[in-house]
Amino acid sequence: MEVGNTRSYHHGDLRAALLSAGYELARGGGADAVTLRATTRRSGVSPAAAYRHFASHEELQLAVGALAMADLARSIEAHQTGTDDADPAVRARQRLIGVGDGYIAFALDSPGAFDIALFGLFTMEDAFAPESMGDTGRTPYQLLTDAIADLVDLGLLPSGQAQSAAITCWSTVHGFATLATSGPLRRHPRPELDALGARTVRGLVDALLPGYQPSSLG
Amino acid sequence: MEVGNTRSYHHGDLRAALLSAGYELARGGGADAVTLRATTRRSGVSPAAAYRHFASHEELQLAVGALAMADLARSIEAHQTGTDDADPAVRARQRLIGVGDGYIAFALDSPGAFDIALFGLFTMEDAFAPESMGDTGRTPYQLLTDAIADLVDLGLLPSGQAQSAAITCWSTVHGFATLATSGPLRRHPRPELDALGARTVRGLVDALLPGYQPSSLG
DNA sequence: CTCCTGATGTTTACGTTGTTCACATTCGCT
DNA sequence: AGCGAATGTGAACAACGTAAACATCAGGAG
Repeated sequence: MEVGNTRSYHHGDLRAALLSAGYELARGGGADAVTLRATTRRSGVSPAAAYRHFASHEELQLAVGALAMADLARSIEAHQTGTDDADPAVRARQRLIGVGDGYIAFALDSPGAFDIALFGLFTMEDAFAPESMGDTGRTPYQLLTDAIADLVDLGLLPSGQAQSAAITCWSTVHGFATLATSGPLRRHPRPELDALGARTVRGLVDALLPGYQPSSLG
Repeated sequence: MEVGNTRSYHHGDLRAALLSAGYELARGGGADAVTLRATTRRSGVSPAAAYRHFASHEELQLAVGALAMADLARSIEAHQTGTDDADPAVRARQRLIGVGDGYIAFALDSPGAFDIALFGLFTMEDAFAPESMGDTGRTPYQLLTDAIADLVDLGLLPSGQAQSAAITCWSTVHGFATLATSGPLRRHPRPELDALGARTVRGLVDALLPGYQPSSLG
């Protein structure tokens, strides 16, 4: 089988082509732009062909969303680099901040991809899906829980608060990304959103780790 | 003109009927259920009739969303009652907590209405729309900024932090409601979500008002 | 090498959706 | 009383998701 042969009756690797085409469409117009017909059209194939690889339109969207989720993981990883401080507590704190910064930066940079990544909102199992792992082999949710686990190991956070801390962090960052991307803040200038996001993330982390490099929350 | 006369050629008050039918549909299946055809069908009218009252399908959905937003305001107001402590600082703090509790309770009680209330996500102008006001004549956003303004007046919060504090509060509560309603937490049992939400709200408020009745954040 | 089977893509069709346009009906003002 | 504006109808169109019957091709069995 010759991969990428578009001349033959059979495509070669239509599933990958549909995912790629769907991701391009999502970047442009979010999850709603990932229409089954538009995706097959862009892949040079008839609409019904998609049903050989995806059970429904929704499954195609979810698969494209998993790709976007992997890019979200990569954005977080990129914002976690350079945390080479000597103090492990500082490093752990910076890694948690990197999760928030990377999450918000991805939403602001690629609102369409962010939209489909959180489309339909995945279940708890999807939070560990291999397709959604970044370059370090971890999903965005795992990167968050890893950072919090480090804080617990260092004694900076009571272990009993790990789960609810993860939910609070995720809620705050996700809420901000939503408001800034498709909410009332969507018309605000980008630099202002960056500053607001950075302050929100740092305020949240300060609140989680009381007495540690406190800065104002707000 | 006889209002509510469904026998005659003209409906009487079709706009209100469409909004009511649309709201019922939204309660059942969120914004996606508020189809133009389903809404007109339920109102006993042809699809094109809707275009005499709404410029497009999206405008109908936004108008229904404004109704839902007013109910959200009423939920917040209900959670703010009973804040009759003698200490004005305690009252102000409880009013802010009421915003978060009412927001989350509405999302959990009426996920469909919550979905369309935040549908398409309205602009900053919509945050002050009269159609979205509750019984006290204030929109949900105004109830939030009112509570924060009270805290500033009492000297519990620096005035320079009012705007970003509002954004942080909204982000956290909205993010939690989203995750709990249509996100990975959607299958969690209701009492657990209530407890998580209450802890998230109180942790957030504690972080905003440091040193005031602190409880654990997480 | 041939043939057959299963995988994969096409064609056609159906029902649904939002939207428009020409037309019908009715309200309210002169 | 009658006319114009407001409001509802009907038919039509394009786009959508989906299904069924059919066509084509890859790869293994004989």
